[in-house]
Amino acid sequence: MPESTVGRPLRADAQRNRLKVLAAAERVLAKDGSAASMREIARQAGVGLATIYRQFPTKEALYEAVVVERVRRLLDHAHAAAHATDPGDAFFTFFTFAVTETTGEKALVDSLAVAGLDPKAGTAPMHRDLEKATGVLLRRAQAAGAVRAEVGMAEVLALITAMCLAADRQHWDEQLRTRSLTVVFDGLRPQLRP
Amino acid sequence: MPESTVGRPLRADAQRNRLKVLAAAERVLAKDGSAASMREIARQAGVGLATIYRQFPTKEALYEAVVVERVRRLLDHAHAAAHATDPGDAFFTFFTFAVTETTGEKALVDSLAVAGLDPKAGTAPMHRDLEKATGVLLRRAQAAGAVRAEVGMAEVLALITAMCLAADRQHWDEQLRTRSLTVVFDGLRPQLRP
DNA sequence: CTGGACTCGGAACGGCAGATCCGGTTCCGT
DNA sequence: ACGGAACCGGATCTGCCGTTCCGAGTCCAG
Repeated sequence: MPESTVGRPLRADAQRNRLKVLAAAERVLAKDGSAASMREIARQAGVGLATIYRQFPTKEALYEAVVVERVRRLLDHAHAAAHATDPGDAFFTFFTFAVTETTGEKALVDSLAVAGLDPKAGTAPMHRDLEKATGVLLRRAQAAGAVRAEVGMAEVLALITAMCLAADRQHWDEQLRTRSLTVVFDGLRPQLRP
Repeated sequence: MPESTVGRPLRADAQRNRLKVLAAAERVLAKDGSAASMREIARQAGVGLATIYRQFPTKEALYEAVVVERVRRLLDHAHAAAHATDPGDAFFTFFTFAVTETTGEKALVDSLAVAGLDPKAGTAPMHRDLEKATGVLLRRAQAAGAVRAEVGMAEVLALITAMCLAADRQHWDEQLRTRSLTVVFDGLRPQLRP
């Protein structure tokens, strides 16, 4: 007889519905960003409104839960890349991956864009982890001579965010993405010297 | 006795209020983007709601009027730059100018980002002019050897938009803007050859 | 199987935003 | 100066959204 609700396992149907809600929320938030409505999420999940609110106290909490999970997946790739063979490849591949994977996910891109701006956001720790992982990739690439020594973390994060924002907002196709990233990557690489 | 309202000059007070509304709308739209409310605009203009709706049939119409005027000012600078001395300078200066001038103007940046995506937007012709002007600057810079010949209009516009979006959303300071643009510009310039 | 705690779906509530309406006011040709 | 057309402000209508509430339904320990 638990005197507190913390840690108690969810009832089977509640657990099922929680997953349906998260899946629907990811779809809807991807399309509409934070303008998504709880009713639409409930409808797509085939669930009542109260069912959502039982698991997530507010719209923002649900929003955060979805984004944190999504950022975690990005983090996995960053960590995996850190073990890759060529440091230069690892860096540029992750940069490209970040842009490709976030395109079409409005809520995620927005979250990346405001990361570091809003200290009270629940996604802040997750974003700091992502920045740390990016930092590791950057320093390795610089040590290997694949990226200029004088570029800093701040510019790299700014450029990643910029590409993610534009790719999502303008629905870049693969060719435009490749060509735009090529320009940025050439700017990051050491210039050829006579 | 005018049988149509078209072309008739506005009454003096109406004209005054129109300017007050446009000025207030520019301020409010800059801060809140399309989420800005008509009430807030009316309040800041010191005017009633009906006064706005008499001149602009919908919120979108007001939004468009403000953005078109704002884009026109960008266009002026593009045309002025076209007459500048060094084609390379003209191009990179205008690129920088576009980013600097749009930062902090959410509605304007949003409009640039969706330009070319929404054919029914009233801002489309204005945006096409802006693209044409950018094209002139780009081709001159390429002819002068200041920008690689193989980069196309599409990437350049995509990169401008990307920088504008990120600079606005993340409140880039001057240093971050300079450093990020330096990377992009280096990517656009011909590589030094042995 | 069965009782009761837990969960469900959707109606209901309060608030906010775009757009409209209307009685009172201001401008301007005569 | 004056009269009516044009304009003004803000109350009002309509519709959407986040959140809460409640009667009905579902699960599971004993």
